[in-house]
Amino acid sequence: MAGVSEATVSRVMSGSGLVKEETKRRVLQAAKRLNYYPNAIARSFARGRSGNLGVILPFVPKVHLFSTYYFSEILSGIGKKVQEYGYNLLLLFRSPEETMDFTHIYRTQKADACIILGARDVPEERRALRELSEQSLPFCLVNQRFSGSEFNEVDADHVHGSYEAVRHLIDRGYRSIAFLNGPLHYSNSADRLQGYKKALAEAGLPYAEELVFMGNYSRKSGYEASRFIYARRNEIDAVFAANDRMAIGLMQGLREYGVRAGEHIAVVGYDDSDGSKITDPPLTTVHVPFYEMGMAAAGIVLAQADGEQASGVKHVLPTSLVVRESSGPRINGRADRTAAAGPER
Amino acid sequence: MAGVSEATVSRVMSGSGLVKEETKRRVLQAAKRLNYYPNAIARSFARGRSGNLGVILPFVPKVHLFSTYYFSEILSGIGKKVQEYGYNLLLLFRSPEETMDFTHIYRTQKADACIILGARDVPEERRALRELSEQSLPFCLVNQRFSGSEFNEVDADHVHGSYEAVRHLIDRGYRSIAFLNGPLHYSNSADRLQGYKKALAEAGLPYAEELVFMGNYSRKSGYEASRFIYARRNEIDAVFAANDRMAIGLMQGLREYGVRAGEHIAVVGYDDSDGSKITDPPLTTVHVPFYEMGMAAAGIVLAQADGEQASGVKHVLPTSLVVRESSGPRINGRADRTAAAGPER
DNA sequence: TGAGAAAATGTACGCGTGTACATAAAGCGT
DNA sequence: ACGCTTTATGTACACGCGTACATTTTCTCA
Repeated sequence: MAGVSEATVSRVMSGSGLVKEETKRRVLQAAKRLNYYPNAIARSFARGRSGNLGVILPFVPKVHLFSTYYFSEILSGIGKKVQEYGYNLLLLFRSPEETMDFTHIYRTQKADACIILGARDVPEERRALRELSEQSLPFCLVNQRFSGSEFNEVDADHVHGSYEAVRHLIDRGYRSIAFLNGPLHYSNSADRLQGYKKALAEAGLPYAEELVFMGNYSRKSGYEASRFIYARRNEIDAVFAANDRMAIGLMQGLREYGVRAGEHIAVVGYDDSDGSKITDPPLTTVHVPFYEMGMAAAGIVLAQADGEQASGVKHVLPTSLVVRESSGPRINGRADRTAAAGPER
Repeated sequence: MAGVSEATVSRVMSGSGLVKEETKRRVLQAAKRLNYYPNAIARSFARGRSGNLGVILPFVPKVHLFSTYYFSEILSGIGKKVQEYGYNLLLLFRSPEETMDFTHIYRTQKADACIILGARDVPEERRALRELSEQSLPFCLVNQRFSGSEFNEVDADHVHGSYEAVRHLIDRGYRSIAFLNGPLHYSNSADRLQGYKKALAEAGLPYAEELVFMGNYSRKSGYEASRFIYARRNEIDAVFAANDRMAIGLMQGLREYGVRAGEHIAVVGYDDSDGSKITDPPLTTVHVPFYEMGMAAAGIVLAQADGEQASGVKHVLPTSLVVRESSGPRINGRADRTAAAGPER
């Protein structure tokens, strides 16, 4: 070496240990002249840590995953935090056939910590997660909770978000509020249902199962729901959809029947996605801090990977109602049934 | 070992070399019993390759990156291909202050190949890329070309896409077509301008610089452009926007002046993003196969990383016009100026 | 059945760090 | 100036795999 050592170089490059200021300078200078860069792989190898944060993405057939607003936002948040911590972000795609073996990722040491997106509360998934948990490998779930578990979880307050959304409709005078929900193996969906019921109960309105429709969070499923909702147009004066995409599909479907959201019927969505700002009318929705949730999850899990903290952290971030025009004007007393039915065809 | 060897295990696990079928079985069985997993880091170390494909993301201040439709789609395509090749996907975020040193990524061996998104044709970036190129490190640009370079590039035929879009407007009878473009350091923008000019020339229409407006591909910039376009409403009967986001912002802005796209003025966007399907009226736009572009780029670069192919590959994928309603009905002869002006305020 | 080729397995070492430990240098108090 | 503590540096080895080469086993064919 141009300098005078070997292990000292390591100390200089990794910033560990004590090194005299002058030696440090000499080493760095030599490194520059030799165009030397420490090899990241060898570093990982010696340290026994990859320096990667893995993000496990769900398998969603036929859908280009990142186009889903919430994944994109969460991932951006994770990316931000990962940079702060000096980790790298490894994207791990879950395949449909692949057995649900998360431990594999840690065993092979590809990632020191993981964030799991789009998890569902089904037995096999619970089992796989519990296995991870028992080996105290740092991981965190985002936007999904497993009741009774000790998993790290970052979620938003969807019960309150939904409550506010439905409450908003009630405040505007709507009395017969349908609910377009998603699959119940997402805690998300269960939470929204709970918020919906709570708002109804508080207002002394009956909960009617016929007014709860089931979609799958896709725009298409919202579009398809419009048929059933239109069929019950005499009983329904407002719809709360569990996400924006379904709300948008619903509005499009209803429009084809001549029913205009915000005018003949009130519609509220959920997520405050980009799409909600560009529909006509703009969608009243619930803002969810996905970006912040991603940051929080990454923060938790990276802190644990660095051995800074115990596990079982549960964060619930606040949501907030965003009132736009799809929820219509304030109306007095009972909603106008004639209007809700839309123009005659 | 439960079996009888050591290097043989390596041969079994890595699938290299000849191993008798029975031995293989014994080894795998022992591995299962011992709960053994080969260490990915050590493998990378020994092989001298990380097994990662790096995707370099541009720094976009104040924007949550993944929400941009085209990044998301490209990334999904890359993800697909990466799975096929058995690589991992490493996300690399470019910081604003950071010097444009791509070689660093290869030197440190974090990735065996890279895909660079959102590159711009500015001197420093060209220099950094040329440096990469000279060291024959496999990388590929997506949706951006550098004229006269030997870089791998995957792009879509934006000249033709724009040509078709403008041609469509001309075919519908519009004669005074404004163009809302983005920054010219994106080859994207230059291509669109070229296609725009070509279509005008072919129809014998004059190219007027006053009808070319400059945005930055954000919805906001489209919204802001509406002011200027409205000001020239007497000369303009149609607008071709260089992407959907600007087109959407523009439509929203015009709407506030009472000018409705597809009715008082024709609007065509570009990208065929999710948003284009949910606006009212739905946006006529140009479909770009971003997903396929991502796949193609990953294919090229991974093949090169595996030493299968020479560099300098240039792919141009086809685009296609998607006619919806924002480009209005077919009109005869000169567009109706009164209508284009919108209702009186 | 035996020689030679082909297949299967074992041996030994390197890959480039980090780090425990040993050692040398520097500082400090009397 | 001497012993002691503190700081700085050198030495040696491990980390877990891949692989070139040596060696053994199996197969082929006369």
